[in-house]
Amino acid sequence: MRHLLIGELARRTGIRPSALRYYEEVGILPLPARVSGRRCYNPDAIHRVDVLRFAQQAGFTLQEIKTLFHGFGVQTPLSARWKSLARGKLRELDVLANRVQRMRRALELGLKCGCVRIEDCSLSPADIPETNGPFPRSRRARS
Amino acid sequence: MRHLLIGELARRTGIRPSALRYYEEVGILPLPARVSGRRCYNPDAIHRVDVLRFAQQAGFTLQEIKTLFHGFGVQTPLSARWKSLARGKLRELDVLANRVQRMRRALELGLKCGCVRIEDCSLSPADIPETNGPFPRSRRARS
DNA sequence: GTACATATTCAAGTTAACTTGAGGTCAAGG
DNA sequence: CCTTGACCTCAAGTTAACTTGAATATGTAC
Repeated sequence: MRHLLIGELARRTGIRPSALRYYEEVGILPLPARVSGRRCYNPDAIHRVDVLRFAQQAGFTLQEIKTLFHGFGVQTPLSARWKSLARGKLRELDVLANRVQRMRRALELGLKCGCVRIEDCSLSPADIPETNGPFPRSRRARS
Repeated sequence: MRHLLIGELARRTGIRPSALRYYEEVGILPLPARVSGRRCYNPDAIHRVDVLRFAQQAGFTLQEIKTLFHGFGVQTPLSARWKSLARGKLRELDVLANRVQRMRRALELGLKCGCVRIEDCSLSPADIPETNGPFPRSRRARS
């Protein structure tokens, strides 16, 4: 199997053609060869898309992934770029995990304590985490 | 300090007036008293907004928060409806916590990968976590 | 009384990450 | 030759959670 058409790449990666075209449009995937107008992908493309999705699932935005793929200047190895971004993401994940725990406690408390109005809610301002910057958005899993 | 104008509430909570009006518009915050057209908030409003933001930081959508808040206000203390919702949210939080753990593992795995070019990346598709529903969305931190 | 900050409403714009739809091309199969 | 299916482009739509802007009103300070 020498080349893949977009449909084949979509099947192999689980990513819809429209999304693949979109990744190309925003400059994350390189322009593939064309044969009579159709995109003709090298098999490497599968791996590239896999890595892209991996990063996305780990909470990176497409902009971050773009930076990861070809930002930071040419000579910096991918691993260095990845590490810098990944460490930041790990910190963000810790913040999120913390929020989740706090919310759990609050909900459990709410189930127990029986406050009837929100004003009586036992959450104290001290329980409320600071706004610690953005968290990645992602679409629903494909239908 | 008896009442707060919207700007004061904004200052106290860190939430911009436009967002506060929005919350009111979608029915999360109750309509405050008006004095010559201006919103005149009870100091309780600060706590209400704090709780709202707390829930939001933990990954609740505004729609869910609306339901939760109205659950708090229902005549019957801790209505069955509220309990059911809260338990559902607890389960969702568990799922989210789980996902965060998987993302952590994925990131740590990625940190170990020493690839220089994407083509050399040793990440395999098996390392890629499954898509298990949406990731919590939140707006960028206010400018 | 005039300037100024702050308030009001309403409509339209923003962002991310795509999807959907209209309208058209192209090679292969019957 | 005609249909079918996969492909193409480009524009517009989707969703959540707001923001921004325009036009207008109001209370306070000087």
